[in-house]
Amino acid sequence: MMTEKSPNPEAGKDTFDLADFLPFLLNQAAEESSLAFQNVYKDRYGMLRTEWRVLFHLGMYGRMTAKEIGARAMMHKTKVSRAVQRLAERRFLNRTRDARDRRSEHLELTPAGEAAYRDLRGVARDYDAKLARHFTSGEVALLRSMLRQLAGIR
Amino acid sequence: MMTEKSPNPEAGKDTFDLADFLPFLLNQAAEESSLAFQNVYKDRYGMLRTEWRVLFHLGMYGRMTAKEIGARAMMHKTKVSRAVQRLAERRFLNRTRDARDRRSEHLELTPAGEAAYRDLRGVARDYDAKLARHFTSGEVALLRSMLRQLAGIR
DNA sequence: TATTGTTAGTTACAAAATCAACTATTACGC
DNA sequence: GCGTAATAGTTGATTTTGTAACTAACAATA
Repeated sequence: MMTEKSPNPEAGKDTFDLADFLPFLLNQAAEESSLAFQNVYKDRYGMLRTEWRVLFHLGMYGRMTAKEIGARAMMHKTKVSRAVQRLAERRFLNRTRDARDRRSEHLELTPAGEAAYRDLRGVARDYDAKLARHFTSGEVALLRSMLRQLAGIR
Repeated sequence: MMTEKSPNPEAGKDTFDLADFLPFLLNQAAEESSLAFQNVYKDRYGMLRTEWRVLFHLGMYGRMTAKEIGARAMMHKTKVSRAVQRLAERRFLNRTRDARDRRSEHLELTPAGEAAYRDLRGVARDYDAKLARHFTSGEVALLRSMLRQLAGIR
């Protein structure tokens, strides 16, 4: 009996392994490493992933439009629109139409939204520190820089 | 006018930035860096993410059960079940019941499945190399190792 | 060998994401 | 100004996922 399956020898001298494939690995790491954080915003505020993202963008960078959030978070406008709707229903944010261009509206957190944001930001900070603790600070800095590059952020 | 928005000063000495938050960054990097690959398996074979994952597991590691795939890819059994169904409908894999334990079934690629796998593996290899080309080989090795750790893989 | 529990995999129903079509508003070209 | 194109955001139809309940088969044990 084999102790562990290894890549199919049929591949010949080719050493490509799915477990090393960056898109696969990135997805696994992303999913696993955000599970526990996901439970916090879900259990505490009934939020979805898109919703805490919008909340964080508004809390962190201040008043902005749905379009701006979409561009920054690389979220499709439909996703942003529905997340904003749900956050507005629960009074986490206010929407005000731009006077000069009445198509777009400015989004801003309510006090309740601010409170939720501050709470979750604290959780996120601790969570991030906990993840980073597995590595040296140089490693983490390199990781962040590489991820930013991979994401095409600036 | 501001040239670029920066984290809200209200945060005080706190320098936590959403754009550095690992779960966020990992998700962005994962999504963006797999977009082009996603288009290939989608356009060429009409496959979803779960489906190419199953295909790759079978192509790379050979005949195994749905449960094994789920464990390796950290996919819920429902997801695996449906991906297997679709792959079976399109004749990319065969399912045979285990004689000793008739609950489980062994999955195996058909010749068509093997062909699709080999094609996509080639695409994946090139794709991975293209991503890695932005960094030194030492950086990439460290990245993979860190991602594996973050994903909880071994 | 009944009883109870566990496991592999499927299915049903609800929640969410995707894609395209739509409304309302502004911008452009003439 | 008038017609056309472009933009911000919403809505609806379809697809995909997630959660939980389900079936079928095996295991343990009294």
